[in-house]
Amino acid sequence: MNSRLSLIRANIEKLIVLSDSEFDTFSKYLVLRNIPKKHKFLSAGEVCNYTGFITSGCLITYTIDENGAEHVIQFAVEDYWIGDLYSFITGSESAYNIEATEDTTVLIIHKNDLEKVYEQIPKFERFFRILVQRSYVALQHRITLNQRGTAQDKYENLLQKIKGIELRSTQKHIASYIGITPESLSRLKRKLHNK
Amino acid sequence: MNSRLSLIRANIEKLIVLSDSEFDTFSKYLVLRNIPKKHKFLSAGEVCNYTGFITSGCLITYTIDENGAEHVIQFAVEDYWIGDLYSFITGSESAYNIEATEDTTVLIIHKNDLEKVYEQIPKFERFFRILVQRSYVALQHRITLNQRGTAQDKYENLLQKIKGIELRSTQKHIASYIGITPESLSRLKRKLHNK
DNA sequence: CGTCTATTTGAATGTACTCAAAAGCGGTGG
DNA sequence: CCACCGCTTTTGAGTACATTCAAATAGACG
Repeated sequence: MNSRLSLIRANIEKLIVLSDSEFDTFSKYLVLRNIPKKHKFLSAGEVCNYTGFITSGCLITYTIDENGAEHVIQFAVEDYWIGDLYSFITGSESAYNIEATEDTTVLIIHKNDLEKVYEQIPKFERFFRILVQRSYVALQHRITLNQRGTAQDKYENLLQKIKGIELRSTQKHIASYIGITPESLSRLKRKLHNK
Repeated sequence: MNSRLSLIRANIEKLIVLSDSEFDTFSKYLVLRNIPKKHKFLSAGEVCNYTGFITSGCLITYTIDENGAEHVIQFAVEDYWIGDLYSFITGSESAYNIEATEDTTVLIIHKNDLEKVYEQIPKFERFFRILVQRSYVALQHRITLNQRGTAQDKYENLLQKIKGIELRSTQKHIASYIGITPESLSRLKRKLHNK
């Protein structure tokens, strides 16, 4: 547990400075949750009343469309924050599933508890505000990339962002994320390998 | 001016309820700005210290990539809020240009003044928070659509979202928005017309 | 070991791209 | 007001990239 706490503390201290006692106050609200491979952290239809910080493992966020096809929206590994922001903020049911692609451990904090943290340590407001902005900007960048980049661009971009993700998730999920079929990704990989 | 004010009031009152005096307090901070066709509301490199509400006209948000190519991120017409949220919140230089595709009028409110509004009428915090969330969710939806939808899907989706946009913007911009070449869009339109 | 799923490979098809050229349209200056 | 210029849109031809459908192979898991 100690190494998990130092991981999350280091993550937070990239943006705000914390005293030991402030961090203790915060960390008392954290709950450890294990998600075995192929199990869900969040299911579509549930309300996401918590935010999570991944201390180990890998999660994918995906939706299922009207034809039953999965669309992977995001990959997240250790040192990432995870959840459905919209559901979290509005209290509405989530449209997303968040599922482990390998055994994963997450530190979660419930919405009520986060409110208490805000009251006790206002600079956490700043931390989470910046977190939200960053996800917004990340989305904007992704839209720009998706607009004109080739499948190869998107694949290389993903590998660069999350090193080793090819080994931690299935090809099917990665193909879905970059918006091509698994067959095309298979061919793309062969092409890259032959260079 | 009166019709502009009733437009913005109606827009705000979709989310929060305002008394006349509250609305007056708010509206005193609004500044009217005219943007002639092809002129910019915001240029890349500037800090976006204001948020705007379009009362008439049409604006596009776009970036210019390292090869000099334009990428249209968003269309906005009357009754839309516009700006670069990231630049607005962080005070950093914007990466985006926002330009009028026809003569446009915008009511803007400066960041400082918005802070004053928050102090005087706290429920405006709620209004702008929801606005931000909605743009976030809109982006997520667009990513999902872009992932697997064909160019035709994306085109029809845009037309449905902003009726008549084909007549108010160039084909080049629309093609850029949906991520295809102007030539391809020309062919797509012919195909749709022949049905 | 057997079953189920993921991945690879092939062949034919489709969609969008590039490059090139013609036609259309809008704004400017004479 | 018209002629011209520049930019947008259309159209054509050939090409590249990704898709679909089908089948074979490889891997994971009980």
